[in-house]
Amino acid sequence: MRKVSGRVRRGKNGEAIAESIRFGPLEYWVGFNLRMAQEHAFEAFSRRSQEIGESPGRFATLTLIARNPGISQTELSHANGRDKSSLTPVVEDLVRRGLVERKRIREDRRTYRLNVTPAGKKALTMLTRCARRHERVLDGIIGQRDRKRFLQILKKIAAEIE
Amino acid sequence: MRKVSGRVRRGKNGEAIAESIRFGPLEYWVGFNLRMAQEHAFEAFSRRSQEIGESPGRFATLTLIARNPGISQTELSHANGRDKSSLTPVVEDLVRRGLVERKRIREDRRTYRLNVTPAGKKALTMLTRCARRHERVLDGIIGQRDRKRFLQILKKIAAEIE
DNA sequence: TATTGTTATACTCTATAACTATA
DNA sequence: TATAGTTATAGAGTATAACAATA
Repeated sequence: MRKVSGRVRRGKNGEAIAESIRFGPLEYWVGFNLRMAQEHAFEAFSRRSQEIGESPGRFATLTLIARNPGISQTELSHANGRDKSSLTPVVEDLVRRGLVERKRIREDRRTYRLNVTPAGKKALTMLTRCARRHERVLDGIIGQRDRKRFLQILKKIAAEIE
Repeated sequence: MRKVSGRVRRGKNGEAIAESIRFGPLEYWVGFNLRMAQEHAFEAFSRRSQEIGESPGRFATLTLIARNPGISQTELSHANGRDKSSLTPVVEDLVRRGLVERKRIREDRRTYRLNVTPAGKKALTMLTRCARRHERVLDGIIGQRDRKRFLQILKKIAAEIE
């Protein structure tokens, strides 16, 4: 288990934060540190995916469509915990860029079926490569020994809180 | 160590998500699960603090000012990793509501010194109570045995990534 | 009546760049 | 020239409510 320094703090652009700043109880509260960890990790993944002209949000959306061919927009919005109205511009953008296609279905003409196009698959492949590099960095920080348990706890928090 | 079910997924409003939705690689990626955990935990804390008319962001800001009396706005913005311009409306709001006071200093009349007022201390006390309740819930989910290690890893991610 | 997806609208949080007043 | 803080502005991401088409 690698030693955690806990002394040098870094802002999101990597600049050192004056050591004299006291964080008080924020220091040892899970909620605050969960937020900091997520923000920094998200920022890092954002940078990576921007290099290939995508965003973390698009990645999750594309993956969900690819893994659930024919999923409807309402199902999709539930799957990533957003309101269906928030999804409209996202799907619109993916369709406009030719990464996703929408088909009306016969049985229920209110509903669309979403599918990833070949171009979408290509974009997803590149995004997945990005994500794998990102994961390798995270794995290096977490350590092989603790990774599984860490992941379990994250899932548990999302599933059980409130 | 409590068993992690990992089967039932819940959206942010606690509704069950159709088990048939496949999450593919998102399922076992730390980045995605970190985001989900943070979103759910943040949401829960938001609800708690809204009950007393505050927000998670105000909480961090107030704590930092209280723990670093006389801190400047620029130092404060570095401490929580935001641009100083993002802080202006936040500090303005805290001052307007009488929770924080600003004083020009003699040595450098460009700079303000920020301090928490008695009313601010009262608000902070209530917010801290909120946060403690929230932490207890998180502790219950994480388990006493893993808590320390989990916290170390979160700190390590924030400090070391990119 | 209920549901799918869209629209209109607004809110929160954030950043960049240009500005002011000081240094 | 450089720094502290403000302003103007914009963008991303989100939500609520009302709506049209369909069930």
